[in-house]
Amino acid sequence: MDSVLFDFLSDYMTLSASEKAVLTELSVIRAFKKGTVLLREGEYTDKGYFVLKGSLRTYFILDGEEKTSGFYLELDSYEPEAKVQSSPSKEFLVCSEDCYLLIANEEMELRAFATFPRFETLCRILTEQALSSKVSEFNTFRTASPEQRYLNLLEKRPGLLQRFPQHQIASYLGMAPQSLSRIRQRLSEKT
Amino acid sequence: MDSVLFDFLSDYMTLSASEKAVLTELSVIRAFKKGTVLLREGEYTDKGYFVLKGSLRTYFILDGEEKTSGFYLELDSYEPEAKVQSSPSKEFLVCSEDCYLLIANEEMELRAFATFPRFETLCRILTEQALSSKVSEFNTFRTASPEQRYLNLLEKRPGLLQRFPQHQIASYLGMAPQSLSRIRQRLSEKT
DNA sequence: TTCCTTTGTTAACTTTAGTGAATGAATCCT
DNA sequence: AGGATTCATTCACTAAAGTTAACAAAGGAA
Repeated sequence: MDSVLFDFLSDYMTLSASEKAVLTELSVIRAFKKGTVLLREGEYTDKGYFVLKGSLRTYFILDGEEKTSGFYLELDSYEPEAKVQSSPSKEFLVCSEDCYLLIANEEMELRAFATFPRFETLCRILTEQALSSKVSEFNTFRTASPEQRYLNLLEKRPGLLQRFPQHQIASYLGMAPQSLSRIRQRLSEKT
Repeated sequence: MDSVLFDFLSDYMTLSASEKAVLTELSVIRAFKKGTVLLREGEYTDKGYFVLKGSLRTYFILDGEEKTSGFYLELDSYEPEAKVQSSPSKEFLVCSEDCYLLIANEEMELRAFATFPRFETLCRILTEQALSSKVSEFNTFRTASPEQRYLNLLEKRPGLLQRFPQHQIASYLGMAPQSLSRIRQRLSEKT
């Protein structure tokens, strides 16, 4: 399962055997069943996640409704706001499918950075890229109609619709499930 | 003008005199007039900006319309997607007011990191926090109505309405200027 | 000052999403 | 298998934003 991580990192840097050894020693890989709740609203955490296999979903409760805020698939990482800000979590994190996850906490990260300094540079760069992508994604979302948002999602993250129920997709797109259903009908009529 | 940066950084770490000297030596501070275009669509850049005084705005052109994608005020930093991804810029960056900006390019950053290693850790942490804030902001935006988005902006970034014309705010909120005007009227009638 | 551009408002009309309810299908849970 | 829940669709109705257009006020430039 380790090889998934190394394959991913090989796009960014070539790791020596000893560097791989550091990561293998420090990394914790665990399996979780679909439906497992990894983080609840109000809880604190110092753990970050990297998806090796399966998928995660985040959501929060607003006016009694579940609002899906994110989907995390293979090679995605999820750093809870609760970890970064040392604050109680505003959202839930759950396994949408059976998962293999790499889990790291603050202490493990610091030890990895200390014994393998290039790793901190890598994490900095990956985070910069993630921020830049998120800003770009936000810009696209802001300027699109609900219909266009659905089309963008189909284009940018195909497969999401195969792996998650439609009402969660609708929620993630900021619309009611009935609206997404209507949009899909409208699009299919246009042919 | 340097002191603005040091005051900002003092919230995160205590800098030694020699560390301050490194930053002072490497940092480039420049003044720009309101209206100056710092980056154009299609251009490449390796420069990042930190606002010491004044304000920046980013926008892109969609269907011939100017879409405002961001406002950057004092103590905000702006890393162009073009820099992070080494790709042609999708947006314009302009000075909305007379500015003092701290400018850094890749080479200066690497020299700062090399002579002042804690600085890279600081940048990593600031970027992690910025990403986490952006995700949270996006979640709020996604689940809010246009009216609520305006109220959120008033609450989270008061002052924006004083410093930027309303049609730019409307664009930033993903709505037509007429809609924002109508929303403001509706809200004032409710009193 | 005068002219022109930018900005903000208002109004009429159109389009689209939200809401609540009903229905059928699929899924899950013993 | 049976019953309950979840999920997706459809419909009628409501509310709100988009669109187009006209106009007035404010700000800049010559």
